[in-house]
Amino acid sequence: MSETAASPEVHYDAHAVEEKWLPVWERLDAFRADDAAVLAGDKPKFYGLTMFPYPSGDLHMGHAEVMALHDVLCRYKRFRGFEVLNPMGWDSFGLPAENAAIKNDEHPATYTYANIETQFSSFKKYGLSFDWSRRLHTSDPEYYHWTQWIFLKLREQGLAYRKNSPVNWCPNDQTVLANEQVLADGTCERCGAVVTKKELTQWYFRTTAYAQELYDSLDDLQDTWIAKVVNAQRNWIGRSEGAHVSFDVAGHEPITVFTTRPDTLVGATFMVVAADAKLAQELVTPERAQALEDYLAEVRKSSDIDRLATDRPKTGVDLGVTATNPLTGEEIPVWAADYVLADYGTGAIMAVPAHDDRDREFAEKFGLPIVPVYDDEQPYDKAAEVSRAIAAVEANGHGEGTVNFRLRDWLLSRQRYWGAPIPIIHCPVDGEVPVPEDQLPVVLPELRGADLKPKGTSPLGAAAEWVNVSCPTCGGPATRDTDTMDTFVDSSWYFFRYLSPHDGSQAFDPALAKAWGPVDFYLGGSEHAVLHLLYARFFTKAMRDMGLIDWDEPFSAYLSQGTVINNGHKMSKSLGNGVALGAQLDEFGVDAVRLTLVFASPPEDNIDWADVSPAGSAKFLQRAWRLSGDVTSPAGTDPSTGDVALRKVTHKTLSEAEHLLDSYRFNVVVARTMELVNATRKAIDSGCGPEDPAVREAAEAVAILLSLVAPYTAEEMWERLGHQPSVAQAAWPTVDPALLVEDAVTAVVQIQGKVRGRLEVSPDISEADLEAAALADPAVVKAIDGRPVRKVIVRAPKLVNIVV
RNA sequence: GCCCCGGUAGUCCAACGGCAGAGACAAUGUGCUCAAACCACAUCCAGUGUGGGUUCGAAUCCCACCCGGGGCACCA
Repeated sequence: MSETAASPEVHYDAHAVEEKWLPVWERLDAFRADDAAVLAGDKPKFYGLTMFPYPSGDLHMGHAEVMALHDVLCRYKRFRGFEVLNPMGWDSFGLPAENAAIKNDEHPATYTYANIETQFSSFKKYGLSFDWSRRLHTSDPEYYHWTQWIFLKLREQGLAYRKNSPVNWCPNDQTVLANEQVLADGTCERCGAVVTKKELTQWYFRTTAYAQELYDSLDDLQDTWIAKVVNAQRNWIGRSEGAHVSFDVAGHEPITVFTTRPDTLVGATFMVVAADAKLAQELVTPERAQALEDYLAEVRKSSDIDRLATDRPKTGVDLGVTATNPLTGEEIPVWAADYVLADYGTGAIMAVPAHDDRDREFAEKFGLPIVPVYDDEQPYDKAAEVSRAIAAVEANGHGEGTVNFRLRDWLLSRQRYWGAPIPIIHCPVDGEVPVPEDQLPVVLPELRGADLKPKGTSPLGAAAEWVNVSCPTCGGPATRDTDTMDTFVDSSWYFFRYLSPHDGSQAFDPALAKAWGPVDFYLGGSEHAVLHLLYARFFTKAMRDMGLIDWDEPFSAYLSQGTVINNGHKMSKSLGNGVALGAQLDEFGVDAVRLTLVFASPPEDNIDWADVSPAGSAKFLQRAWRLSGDVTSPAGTDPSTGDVALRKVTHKTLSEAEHLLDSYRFNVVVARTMELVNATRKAIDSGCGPEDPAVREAAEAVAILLSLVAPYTAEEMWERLGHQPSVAQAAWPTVDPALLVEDAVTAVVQIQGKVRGRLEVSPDISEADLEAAALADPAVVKAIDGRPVRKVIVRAPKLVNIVV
């Protein structure tokens, strides 16, 4: 567009304007959050948070979208008198840096911090209202010091522990994964490799201790979190009510099962235990042991992918033992099968083939009895029967009502280098010994390139000098834990660290946490719907119970923005359909790109770059900017004598904008601003003329509204309107309620709900007057056509509906 | 299979239960131009996925179904 060498009256140069204002903003430092004001309670606080980026290369379209949207709200809240905390940092531990380091024979920090600097300068140019004084990087020892400290605190509470268990193993990344990091199709969420199982001793966070509360408090978030995320969390936690029922077995401990249908207990004609559970081995008779072993071998051959197919034929093997149905007293056979999962419930079920499709299929295949408990055709009060059944098993000591969760504990160990070391020392005498707090942080040893190659055990193990230490308790030879923490640990508490990011003596200042917390608005990607958000919620609840904070949930409101796609497809290197942010910024300027992203759709919807027009956005910004050059009245002109029609548009626009911003409908705010620009243009060219005070008022309102989305253009307008920078520090215009009242409104006259006439009436017309006017209207009289009027509904001053 | 969210002009999207259209993209036309682009102005375009129901009145509320997106899933 630079080739259009138009006169300065008609165009401004977006890039020149960017160069012009950046240093001015730098100097004004207008976005620093004032702790003192919030601690003193002088101003209401607003803690706005955007998910911080992983430093892989430069910023991309997705970052541009989320940051632009979030900036609208933060800037608006500042205008409305809130003390705003809007921090940014980097989630800078993680695999891409490590893989790059291996490839280029360097240290992961080299890649990481170079990318951070690149992204930092892009952020600056993008004109966001961040408080950069709070910038943090999770890979800094000053940060992971406190990640380690929190780990130790959680361990003290029994919320971090080590156990041996079959775990998810990614053969590509050569590390274990949490349940949340394995996709529904059994692949690694990071690299796409098929995840396998491995038996390992690993560290876990006891997320299950909070399963009930994590589930219950979703009710409180229902209205302020985007619905799909609440739904995803509910499903992930997977609460189900039912009962534990125990079945006696001769010569063995009773088998306990979990069931949601205790009412069907009398129809339980056999039991099934997970073939790969220890229980199967314990129960099997010597005669059947070989059969079980053969079956197990068969099961292990089939991959996890196969096991996910729900339409596979049922397989299983009789274990040769029987158990006693606690209600009927009947002896029923116990089988092992792979359709029962070892790690859900108790790893064993009571099979009720009459009322469960899977059990029926199994019974039909192996000729087991099928005994109906009730008739499907007849009415059946399930809830009452469930309660009765629970009472019955409780009475005879064979069970109790219980709640079961799908949620597992969070596996946090990782066999990789670029993460926070687990601050534990293993001593042959004293066992697990926490690193004393005054010796934190446990800093990563210097490793680079080939030393980091994944080999199935932690790279840290190769740093002999680092690993071998004396036991803090007995002083004898001991070794450090060589695993690092899942990077999701780092991001589970970063919003606390922003409160006092430079505090060397504590993770965060509790007084500031009380003053600023919780986060009032959180914006991020829906890919974190379960992972990050669930973990952060868990950390928050655990920290509350340790007395560190006094709130229950970290994020009062949560919204996830859509994805920027191209031509109906996700942007990707392999499809070659990526839209480079840098190129768009070069071509259209920062403001036009930001405006395009905000205007395209509601924040949570996807944006197809093929559907939007950054050129159109640039055009609009030029039109808006031109208004500021046309205003001829001096700054400070009293608008009250201005053209009333235009004043009404201005005040109505502002009033609606406030309402829309409060409900995150940023795209509509832009549309309303466009309307105001159009109305002002018309007023200048063919209305009250450029010298009218209402024109100045309108142009200033445009500048202020625009500053939420297009800060450079708005700043330029503000200056041309004769004001000192920065428009971000201007006062939000006060809406005059008198100007929101219409002089005359159009009342619609409907007959049978169909519009048949219109009347210009006063807004405070009485219902009786309006009805009379409607019935007297010639068009209405004609439409009624002499039919008797049965009923008249009047909604003054807008509508009359006549029923004939 | 269970659970969430959505379906309005060619496209993206607006519309406290009350005139279906705010804003934009695209298209078309006119002006500007030698011409095109740019720019300016104007025009065009749907009866709201389908079928019922509630109501004086439904895009909006309720029920069923269809389609699209998402979550969970041999979860007992």
